[in-house]
Amino acid sequence: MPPRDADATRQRLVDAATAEFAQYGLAGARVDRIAANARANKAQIYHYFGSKDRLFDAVWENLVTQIVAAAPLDVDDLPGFAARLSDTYAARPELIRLITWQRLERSGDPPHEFAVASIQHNVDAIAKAQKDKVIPDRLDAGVLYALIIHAAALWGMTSPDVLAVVDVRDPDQRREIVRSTVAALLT
Amino acid sequence: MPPRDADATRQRLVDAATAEFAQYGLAGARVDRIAANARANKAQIYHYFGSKDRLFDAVWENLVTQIVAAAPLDVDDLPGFAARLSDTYAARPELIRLITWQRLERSGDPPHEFAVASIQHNVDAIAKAQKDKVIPDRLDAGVLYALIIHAAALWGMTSPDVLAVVDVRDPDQRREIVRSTVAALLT
DNA sequence: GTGTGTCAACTATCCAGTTAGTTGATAGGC
DNA sequence: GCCTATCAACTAACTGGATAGTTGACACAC
Repeated sequence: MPPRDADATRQRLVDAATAEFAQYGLAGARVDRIAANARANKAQIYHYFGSKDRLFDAVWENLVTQIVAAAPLDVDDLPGFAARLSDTYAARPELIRLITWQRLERSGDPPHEFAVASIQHNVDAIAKAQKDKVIPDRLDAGVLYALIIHAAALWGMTSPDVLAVVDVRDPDQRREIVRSTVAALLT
Repeated sequence: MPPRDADATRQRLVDAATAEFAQYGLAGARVDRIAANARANKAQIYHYFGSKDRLFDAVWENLVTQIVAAAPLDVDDLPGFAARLSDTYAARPELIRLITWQRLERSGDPPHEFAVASIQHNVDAIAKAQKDKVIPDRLDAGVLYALIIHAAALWGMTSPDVLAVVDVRDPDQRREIVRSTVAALLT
């Protein structure tokens, strides 16, 4: 048994909660399962986080930070940016699931300040690149950004029924499709 | 009070369940609420459908049929097809929510036969149009179809945080973005 | 021994699913 | 036309198990 360490316990709880929420969502998640998988006790969850909802908040906070850090925008290579973001999603499928659960089960939440700031920053960077003629300005910068983000999430959001017919499994091929899609948007 | 009518009651239950599942998902939905909103009794749900899960099946069955019928593929105007599908989603936001819940909460389900057949049919039509040089064949037919479907769902799947920055609310503008995105894929 | 981290056991509530019984339509006998 | 048997549609009240959240006691570090 490792020695007592509040930070480590807290972290194990967040990790276990991330997995649980990604799989079952907020309503479907079970607090007992999270505690068990974190090798902790249910009372710890209430001690550290206060409620199931606030535990989800902590998971979400953690997630937003990670996603923003994972794929920094590169205005000189937007197809490459989309490809890298797509790779991140492919490597960690729980990211897209959590983003989706959050949208469905927390639709009333106010926008996440840090996320909005990061998005605004990226949109501004694209607008500037358009002004400098590095990128075509046919599309509004914000719309272009939304389309790029959306394209990067393609494989994580495509219906299994479509995948049953299309069946593109090779990660390189998937990445290439995302890249060339974004490239097509920039012509 | 309307006379007793099994079919009508069944339909009211499916309608109420559709709204409930769209809002709260499978785990979050409450059988009592569905019964109340359908002006029916909970026991009728179990009489007609057997379980909460099988009620969801009925809703899903109904939904698949509607979506397939709502926007028939037109290989001569794929941007228009995407725009029309996008309009359908805009007019009925519960469609995308249900599709999303289904993907998250029923990821283990076998592919829906009718949906797969419809997708296969559409992909075949695109492949044929490519062979006839009506559409460029740079992209595999299935991949192209997946991209078109994905583009049509853009506004229903874009994060509220992104929308807080981008803020494209006008339906005509939204439709036009979807249309031109698909057009760009076909160059 | 004092305070923080940990835990088993408890409680109150919620909720899917059941049951036993009622109501309303209808058809056949007279 | 009216009574009544039958069945399907419907309902209120109940049950048992699951589940979020609580409590009070114990253990280890200092």
